[in-house]
Amino acid sequence: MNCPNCGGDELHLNRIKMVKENMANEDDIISLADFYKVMGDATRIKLLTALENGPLCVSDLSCCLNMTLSAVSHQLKTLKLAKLVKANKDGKTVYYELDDDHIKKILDMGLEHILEKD
Amino acid sequence: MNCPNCGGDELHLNRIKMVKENMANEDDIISLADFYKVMGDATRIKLLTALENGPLCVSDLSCCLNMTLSAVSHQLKTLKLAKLVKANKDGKTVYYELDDDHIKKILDMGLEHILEKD
DNA sequence: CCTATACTTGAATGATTGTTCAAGTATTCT
DNA sequence: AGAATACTTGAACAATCATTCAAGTATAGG
Repeated sequence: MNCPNCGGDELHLNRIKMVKENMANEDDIISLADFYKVMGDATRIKLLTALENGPLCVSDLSCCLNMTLSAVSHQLKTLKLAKLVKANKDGKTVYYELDDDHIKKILDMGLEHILEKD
Repeated sequence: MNCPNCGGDELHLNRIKMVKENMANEDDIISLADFYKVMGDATRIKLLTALENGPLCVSDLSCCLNMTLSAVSHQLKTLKLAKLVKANKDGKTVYYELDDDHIKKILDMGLEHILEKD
């Protein structure tokens, strides 16, 4: 029996079969891709790194990033939905902070990687 | 002197100043965002995880992922440009593999994160 | 040289996404 | 109750992106 795609032999087929069997399930792959997708925007990276030093309110974030309140609020919503940040309301003011230490770690590792390459 | 954005006091202004000064430079932020952007697609995650076990040719990848050769080739190009995979030509066949162990580590850490949340 | 194989590439298309703008809610203060 | 502050939200628009389709290379074998 040969590979219907490239005509490879039995050993070759076993390799393909192994890869297919070991592949993570579709839902996990989509979750993982969605997680990285949220990290894959310069504005959101800026927001996350700004929050590395502790909580900030929306106005301060928009001030730090030189962006409109609306744009910042939209992106914070995206980050919150993806559980990268969490919000804390105090009167009229909403303070955002990183959801957990994991996020900081992942940010730092990514930065290490891109500085190492190139 | 008060914050022009939200009218905060001196201490508050210092905090904003600190965040602005500690912010990574624009180029690094864009590189980091671009790196995550490349990871932020289910097809590319599948390709990367398929390659975790070792090199595979384009036909085999398209077979493993049930995708057209063209679609796979386009995404491999994206991955190669971002230095997540590298190619190795042997006759007519091109074998792709992960660029380095770092990629596998980042993939695994991301998966760990999304499995932990939810 | 000619055919077949194993890709690669460019244009086209439909879908997704980031920002803006204008309006909305929630909370505080007088 | 009315005005001001601190956001949030929905629609709209331009830009980006993943896949397909129809070509185009590059290499091997007869």
